[in-house]
Amino acid sequence: MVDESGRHEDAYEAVFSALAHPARRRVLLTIYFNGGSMAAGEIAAVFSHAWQTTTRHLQILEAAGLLSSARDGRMRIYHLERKRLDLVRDWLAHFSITPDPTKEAP
Amino acid sequence: MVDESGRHEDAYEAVFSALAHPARRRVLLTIYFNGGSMAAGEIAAVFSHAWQTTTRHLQILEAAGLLSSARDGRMRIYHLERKRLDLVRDWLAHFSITPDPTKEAP
DNA sequence: AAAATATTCAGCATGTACGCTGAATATTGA
DNA sequence: TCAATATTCAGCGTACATGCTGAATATTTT
Repeated sequence: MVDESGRHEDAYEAVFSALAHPARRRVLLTIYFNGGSMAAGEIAAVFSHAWQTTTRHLQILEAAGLLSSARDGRMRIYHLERKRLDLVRDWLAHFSITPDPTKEAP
Repeated sequence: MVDESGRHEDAYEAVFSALAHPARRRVLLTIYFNGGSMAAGEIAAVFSHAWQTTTRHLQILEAAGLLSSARDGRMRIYHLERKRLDLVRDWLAHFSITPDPTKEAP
């Protein structure tokens, strides 16, 4: 997928960038410990930010695939996409692959 | 472990922010697959950026604790701090803790 | 000491992130 | 339909990130 600027934004970049902000990490934990789903307003109530600011964080998390959402009446319910966090695990797993022994440090 | 500013919480932010940039993730992988250590110049040679730009990335990674460095003659050797990546694993582990069942989704 | 090598520092331009506020949209209930 | 509720959109200012170039520093070699 290519963003507006034409830059090739891969999934890793979207996910790691989304996780770089403390408020967004907290959003994910908040939803998780609430059972996996929460209305936007409930989430926003947790933060001292203006709710519009939290809206923006939710959009970034959804764009990264870490949340999905659905309207429910006049509320929007955000749902944690736990599987997406596996991307991070996958990246970390690279550091368990044995490096090329010909380049091993002496 | 406590970072230089004395705030433990910021370690997550430093690490996740450092990992948010593709070049910095690639630096870590490059060093890892080179045996865990590499001179700044060798690392810079991998990228099309100006080397001063890579220097900055190396500083950010070191500030996050993901790299350490030591002078060796006229070179600076950067060493991957694999243990620091455990911070990421630790954060992910939160999502394996069973949430409070009283708040379980119906 | 001078030159070559390896790396970092300083400063600049540009773009984006993140907070805010005010207005707009969508849905529900009286 | 009007008012209330829930959320999003649009625009703004500030700050920081990231690329660049040119100069500075430190070390080794000649």
